[in-house]
Amino acid sequence: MFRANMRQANGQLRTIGEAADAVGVAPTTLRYYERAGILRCTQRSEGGYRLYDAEALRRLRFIRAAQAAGFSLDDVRTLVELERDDVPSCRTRVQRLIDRRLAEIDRRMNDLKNVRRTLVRALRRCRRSRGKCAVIEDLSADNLQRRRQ
Amino acid sequence: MFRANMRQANGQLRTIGEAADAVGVAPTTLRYYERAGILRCTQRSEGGYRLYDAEALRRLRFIRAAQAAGFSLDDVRTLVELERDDVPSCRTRVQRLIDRRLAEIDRRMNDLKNVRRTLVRALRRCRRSRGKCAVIEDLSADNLQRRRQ
DNA sequence: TTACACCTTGGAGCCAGGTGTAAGGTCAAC
DNA sequence: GTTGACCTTACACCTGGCTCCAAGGTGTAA
Repeated sequence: MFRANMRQANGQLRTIGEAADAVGVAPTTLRYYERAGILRCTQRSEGGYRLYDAEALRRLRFIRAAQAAGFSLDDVRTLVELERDDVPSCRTRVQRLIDRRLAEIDRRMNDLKNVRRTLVRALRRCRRSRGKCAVIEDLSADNLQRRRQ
Repeated sequence: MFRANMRQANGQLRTIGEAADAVGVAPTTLRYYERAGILRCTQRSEGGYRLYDAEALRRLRFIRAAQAAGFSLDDVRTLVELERDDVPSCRTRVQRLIDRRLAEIDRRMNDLKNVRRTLVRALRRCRRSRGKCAVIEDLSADNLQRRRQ
C-alpha cells in the first residue's frame, strides 16, 4: 500500500494526490482552492505535505457539486463558510444565493431557447435555399436576445 | 454636424466611434476585431483614421448577431469569410457550424434543467427545514451532471 | 542507500473577448 | 490658431478557474 505509514500514523489522512484522485480533480486544483481561501488541508505532515481527512473530502465534494450547480467560487466560499460555521442566518442567505442562481438559469434558458429558434429557422432556410446561402440575413435579423454568458 | 466634411468627402463613411455607436459596441472592440482578422475598415482617411461604409456596418451587425447566437469569434470569422467570398460550399459548411451550435445548446439546456431541479429541491428543503440548513447534503448528492460551461 | 513517485514553493501562463493606458496625431468649429 | 473631442499606435492588463514550470524536498520500497 502506497504511503501506508503516513496514513497509519495519522489515521484516515490522505495526501493531496490521493484526495484529488478520490474526488476526481487535479492536485493543483486543491492548492488553488487553498490559495483562494476555499478549502484548507486538515494538517501538514512533518515534511510539510498537505493532509486531508474525511471531512475535508466531504467539503471538497460539496465544492465541486456547488460549482456544478453553477455557483461561482465566490458563492461557493460563502456556502462553505455558512456550512462550516453553522451560521444561524444560513437559511436566508443560502436561499438568496439559490434564488439568484435560479433567476440566472431561467434567463439563460430563455436566451438559449431564442437562439435555438433562430438557428433552427436559419438551418431550415439554408436547406431549402437553392444557390445562395440564406443564413446571413436570418442571423442578421434583430430578433435575437442580447447574449448573456 | 460633426465630422461632416470627412463624411461628405467620402460618401457615407463613418469614423470608428460613429460606427461603434451605430451598432452599440465600443470603438476598442472594432480595433480588436480588426486585429483578430474579423472585420477590416473600408478605408483610411488621410490622417490615418479608420472609415467604415454601410456594408462594413452590416457586417459588424452580423458579427454581433452571430456572437449573440453563441458562435465563437473563430466561427464568426469563418461565417464572415463564407459570406464575403460567396463560397459555393457555403451551405454545407454553414450547416455544419449550425448543427454543432444546436447540439451544444441542447446539451447546455439539459444541464441547466438538471441543475435547476437540484436547486429547486434544495430550496424547498431549505424552506421546510427547522433549525439547521439542509441545503448542503442536497447539493452534495451525486445526482448532478458534470458542469459544462 | 538508492530509486523514484510524489510533494513543496513562487511565479508565470492559458483561454476568450475584450478593456485600459500613455504618448501623441487629426478634425471640425469657433 | 486654438480648443477639445476624437483618433492613432503599442502594449499591458482584466476576469475565472485553473495549469504549468523550475528547483528542490519527502516518503516508501527494494
